[in-house]
Amino acid sequence: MRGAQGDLLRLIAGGHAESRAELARLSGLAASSVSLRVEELIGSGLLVEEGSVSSRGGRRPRRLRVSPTAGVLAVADLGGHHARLGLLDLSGTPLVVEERPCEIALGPEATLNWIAASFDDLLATHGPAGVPLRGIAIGLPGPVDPASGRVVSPSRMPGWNNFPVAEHLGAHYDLPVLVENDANLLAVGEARAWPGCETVLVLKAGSGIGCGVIVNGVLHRGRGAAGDISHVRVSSDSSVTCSCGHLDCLEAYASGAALMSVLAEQGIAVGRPSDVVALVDDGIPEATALVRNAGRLIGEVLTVLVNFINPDAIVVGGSLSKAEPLISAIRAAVYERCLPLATRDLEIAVTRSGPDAALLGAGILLLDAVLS
Amino acid sequence: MRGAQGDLLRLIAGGHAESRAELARLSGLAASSVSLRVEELIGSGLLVEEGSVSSRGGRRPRRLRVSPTAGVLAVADLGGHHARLGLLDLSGTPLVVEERPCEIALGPEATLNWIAASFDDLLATHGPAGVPLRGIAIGLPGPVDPASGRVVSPSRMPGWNNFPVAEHLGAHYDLPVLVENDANLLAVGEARAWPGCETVLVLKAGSGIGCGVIVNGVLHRGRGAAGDISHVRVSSDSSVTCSCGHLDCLEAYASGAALMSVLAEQGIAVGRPSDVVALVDDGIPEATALVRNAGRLIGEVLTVLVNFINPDAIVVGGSLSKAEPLISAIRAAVYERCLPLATRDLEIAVTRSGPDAALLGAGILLLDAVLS
DNA sequence: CCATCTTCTTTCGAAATCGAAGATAAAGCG
DNA sequence: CGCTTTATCTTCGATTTCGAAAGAAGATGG
Repeated sequence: MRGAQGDLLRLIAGGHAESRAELARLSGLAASSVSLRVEELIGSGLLVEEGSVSSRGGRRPRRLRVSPTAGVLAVADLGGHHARLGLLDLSGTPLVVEERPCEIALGPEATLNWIAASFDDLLATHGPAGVPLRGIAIGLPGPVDPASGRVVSPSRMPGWNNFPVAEHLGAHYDLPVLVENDANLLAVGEARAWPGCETVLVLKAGSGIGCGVIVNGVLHRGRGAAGDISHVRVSSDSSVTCSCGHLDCLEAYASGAALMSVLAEQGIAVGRPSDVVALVDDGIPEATALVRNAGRLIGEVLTVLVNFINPDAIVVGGSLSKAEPLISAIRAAVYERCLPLATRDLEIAVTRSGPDAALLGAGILLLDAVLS
Repeated sequence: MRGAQGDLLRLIAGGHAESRAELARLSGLAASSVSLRVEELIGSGLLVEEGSVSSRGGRRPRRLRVSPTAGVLAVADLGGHHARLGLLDLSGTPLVVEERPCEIALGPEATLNWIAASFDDLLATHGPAGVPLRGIAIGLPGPVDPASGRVVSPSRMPGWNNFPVAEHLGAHYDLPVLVENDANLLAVGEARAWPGCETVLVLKAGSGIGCGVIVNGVLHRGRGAAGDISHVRVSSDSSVTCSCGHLDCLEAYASGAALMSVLAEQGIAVGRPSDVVALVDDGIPEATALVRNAGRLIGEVLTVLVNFINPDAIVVGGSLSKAEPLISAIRAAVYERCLPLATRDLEIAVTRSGPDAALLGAGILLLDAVLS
């Protein structure tokens, strides 16, 4: 999908525009050119006209949508012990989403082959007949080199280091394959739910701590590890050695895994980070204190970043985000310590876009790859 | 200067391109279109052809430059007790640069009127005859709201809070006026000297601590305070209250002002941050220890930012940057603590572009305003 | 219900841009 | 030195894009 046509399709698919007039405003093209290109896109079956948008005082715009028969995207978000898999249409709307158990520690080949099989399964059962698969995207809980599509020195993915994930999947499908860090996908998906916010930090507080960074509306990847805050040193009375070899990393105190291990030491057995949230909801004081302390530590780290990057919003996602004391403690730390100029219009809130945000983000990024 | 012509002129003036072929590559326009536009720009006196660039194996490109008679830019960089003032041609090349004493504490009106008078003076003595003044840019040692051109809650500029700087200067000249934080100007100027580095942190270590952030080649302003690291809390045995009211801010330990006041307590009187550097060069152990400690503290803060934003380079400028122990201590802290992925190709170095970097940065930003 | 306003969309000649092919100029090499 | 290679720059017809104006469709308001 070359040039101007691809741009227009992206604007529609991405939800930024839904009429010719909006396309003209957003793309910078003349209205007449937009009309021409849209006719062609409709002619080639990629766009459809479907009803109309409500009027803004004049003639009602005709609603444009990506054709449901134009293609599907297969997306997955891998965690340590489970995976969310989904099919999206080219507008990023989920056709089906499933969560299945999946041990990432089984290594890249087994995991990726299982994913490919699961995609085939989903396509067979839920894929609309005759609609072609157009791309694959996968989110992984570790740093990904965006250029090569390889995982680079992940701390919680044994056997994956330097494995050519994109290449391996590309052998299954002759299609665009996108491999990205899970927090980055979450950030892209979540940012869509915060219109007007150009610079956003999206925290993923699950069994690990991840963070995706949107600067001026685009995902900032850096060298593949941008947004990593899990190994920032925090001040603490005691002293813990992190899996990375350094002392007192944030992750060693405030990640879901760290909370669970402290609770286990106190004789409270929990299996997953969401169990910690349940304990907090049940008013178990040990859990609440732990979570609040985690929030404080995270908040102190965010303090530095807020002064530094001046985000418009900090969005907290991941399974721990449902624990109210976590957010309050983060808010308290940031608002107490940051510059007034930086916090004046800063929103700190939990995820708006639900459990599928990362899959939606995968769709958004993948669409760019598919339509280029 | 509208549309495509402005883009081409910017590419030449900004030093990104110096031949038609390069313009075609960078602008995305067809070579033929570039030729046409360049002819027009030469015709209107804004560009000149001047010799040729060395060959890359084929026909030698003809070097294009911005005409020296197209206009001049007046730029200034204000410190606490002095100002650097300069005139640049539209390509950003300095025609004259002077440093003059100037007390910023005299307040905005007096200071700005003095600046305007100084510009008039420079123009009269060094401005080429018949070449029009095209724009004004000023760097100030405090946060600037980019939208309004006002200073916002500056900690070291008494009387300036919320003063409409751009507006006040605009009354003197009916020209584009640009007001920006001094560290941001330094960052823009310095980034030009680091080709290939898309994301750069530029630290200004003088009597205060400032930091400009270039993300993907563009200055990141945030809400006007982006890059502020001076009020990050550092871990310390003792406890110092910063002028901002919080405890243990980086600025209270590692800024030139802080170092000077500690030295004064030890009976070593110094007047300016560069005197501290002189003491270090003379091997005075108290000064060296202080500077090394400052570097360590700064480095620990940078640690967080390096993991977070994955810069390609950290450039240290400001008068303290000439103290070798400062850089070594910063390097040690960052390389010791950051993720290998983030430090693998990270350069940490002192400024390459000399004392006029901020003025050059002012020229670069101002050019965009003038040519749009 | 009709005139008027607003907004969206299309029409059509004018202008800008492209791209392929050719002209120009220099480097590399036998 | 002359041939080949490489890169820059120009010419010119084909294509795309623009912009103003008109047409279409609904909102607004007497």
